[in-house]
Amino acid sequence: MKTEFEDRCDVQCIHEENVKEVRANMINEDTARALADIFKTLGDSTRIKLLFALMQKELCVCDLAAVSGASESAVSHQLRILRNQKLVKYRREGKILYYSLLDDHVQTLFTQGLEHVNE
Amino acid sequence: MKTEFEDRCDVQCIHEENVKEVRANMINEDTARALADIFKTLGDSTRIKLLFALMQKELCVCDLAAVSGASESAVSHQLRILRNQKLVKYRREGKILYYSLLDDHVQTLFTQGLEHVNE
DNA sequence: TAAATATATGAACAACTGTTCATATATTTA
DNA sequence: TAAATATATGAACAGTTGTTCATATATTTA
Repeated sequence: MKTEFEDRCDVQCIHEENVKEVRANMINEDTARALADIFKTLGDSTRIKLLFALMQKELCVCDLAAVSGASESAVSHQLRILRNQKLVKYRREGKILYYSLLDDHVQTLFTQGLEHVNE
Repeated sequence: MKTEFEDRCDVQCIHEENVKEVRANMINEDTARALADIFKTLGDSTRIKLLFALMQKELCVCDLAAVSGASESAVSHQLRILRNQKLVKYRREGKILYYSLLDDHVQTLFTQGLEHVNE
């Protein structure tokens, strides 16, 4: 039951100037997604704990499981996500993999995040 | 088929000193969850776009839908999440609600996040 | 006060996420 | 080289999330 005016914009509350202006400086789709992906990665309490622990010193998977309270398998899965997001790196020493933070962005983000939490 | 030593810790790779030390300075469960919740809130590209738009100026729901490309209903749902996390506030003017950022933590977090993205 | 407008909200549903369990891989040790 | 150890990975499953669609609410206008 299509009407003749189907394609007419039915929104009336738009402030055209504002929309035009904001649109011109809008974040692009890919950047928005990339930014969302980082935050998504930080948006899990297990991963928060792993990163927080690694802020103190490098740790092996076993140690990370012990301090975070998660199973070694769960930790391993989460470490892969952190690796993919370039948040952690590791070095091997025999059978043991020692994980550490890849850079200090995490620390800065945590500090800012905590500032919001404790507003 | 329970063994007599079932409760014995079967993990052998733990570095006790490290674990003890890191545990002593560990983030607590509630804080970890609260921190994860903020990041989780920032971990969606629609919400990223909404916040990014609001970094420029206050906007009504219609405008936010226009600049973000999401439906008004979707925007409204997302704004509720942002409100609950105390990231945005609004003022009413007649039928129209104007949303704006509640404080500047978002801007700082975005800047840091983007720095990581463009590492 | 009825209609129109701007926004909010609940239900439903598909897509995604985190954990567990079983198994695989890599390294060392016996 | 076989067994043990440390970690990784895939499948499965429950829980969560974001959107849509229908409907409700609040405000203004006729």
